[in-house]
Amino acid sequence: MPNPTTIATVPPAAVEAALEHLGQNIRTARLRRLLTQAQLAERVGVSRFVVAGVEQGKPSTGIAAYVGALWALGLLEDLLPVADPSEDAQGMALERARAPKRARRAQTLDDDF
Amino acid sequence: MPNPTTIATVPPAAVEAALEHLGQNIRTARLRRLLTQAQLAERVGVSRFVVAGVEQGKPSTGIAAYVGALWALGLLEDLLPVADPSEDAQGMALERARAPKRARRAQTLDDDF
DNA sequence: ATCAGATGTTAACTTGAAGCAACATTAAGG
DNA sequence: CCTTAATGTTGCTTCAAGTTAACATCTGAT
Repeated sequence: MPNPTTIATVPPAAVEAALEHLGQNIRTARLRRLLTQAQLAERVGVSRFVVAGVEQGKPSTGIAAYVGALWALGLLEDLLPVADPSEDAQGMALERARAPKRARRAQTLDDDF
Repeated sequence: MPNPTTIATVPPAAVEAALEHLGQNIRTARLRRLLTQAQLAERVGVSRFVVAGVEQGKPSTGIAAYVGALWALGLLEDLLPVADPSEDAQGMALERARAPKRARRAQTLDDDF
């Protein structure tokens, strides 16, 4: 992360809150299963410090640690509905027109700003 | 990531699949909104290469990039139910007994393996 | 078909994430 | 209470994530 002040260092408050929430949920799930951070870390394949970071919602931690924790806790399926196209009401409304592989705008119609 | 072969480099197949799925969903949401990778990257506050990595489900990319993308797409709320304690059936079953702040096992009762 | 723009790919460089170790603190069990 | 394990904290080292830039390729609109 060469450049300072990226999203990982100073994320929007909403993102920060969401990450803290997620970390807290993972912590709760771990404690319910009577696992220590070290034990969960071993299952995930990282050091216990990474698990600690996950539970604190550290933004710069790789997503694999988060998803790996969910996996080790048997909660991986919770991830499937995230950004699910069939649940994206706003997106489906926009889709009425097209489903492109690349985002390209018509040049003659960009008078909306 | 000092040590090679961590979860970020060779994640379990299930984790890898979940990340690819998530990345694809994010890509679909972006295209529906007619945003380029560069435009989304600008909103998120990262380079377009990070967004490309997110859409490919790159495990080693920081979670802030993923969550930031969801945020920029108006899909942040999708993250709230993930690992939600009230939906964690397995966890709730285990919880019948206690809700500790630390995971500590009884020493005299560890005869279960 | 053509062309412009979006995306993929590569390379070099910089910074911080993750590993490790030692210590402090906290909390659960006896 | 008192012990002991779990978690938090700090400092150091190493290596890769992210940045930038240039180029290749593909795609969609005209």
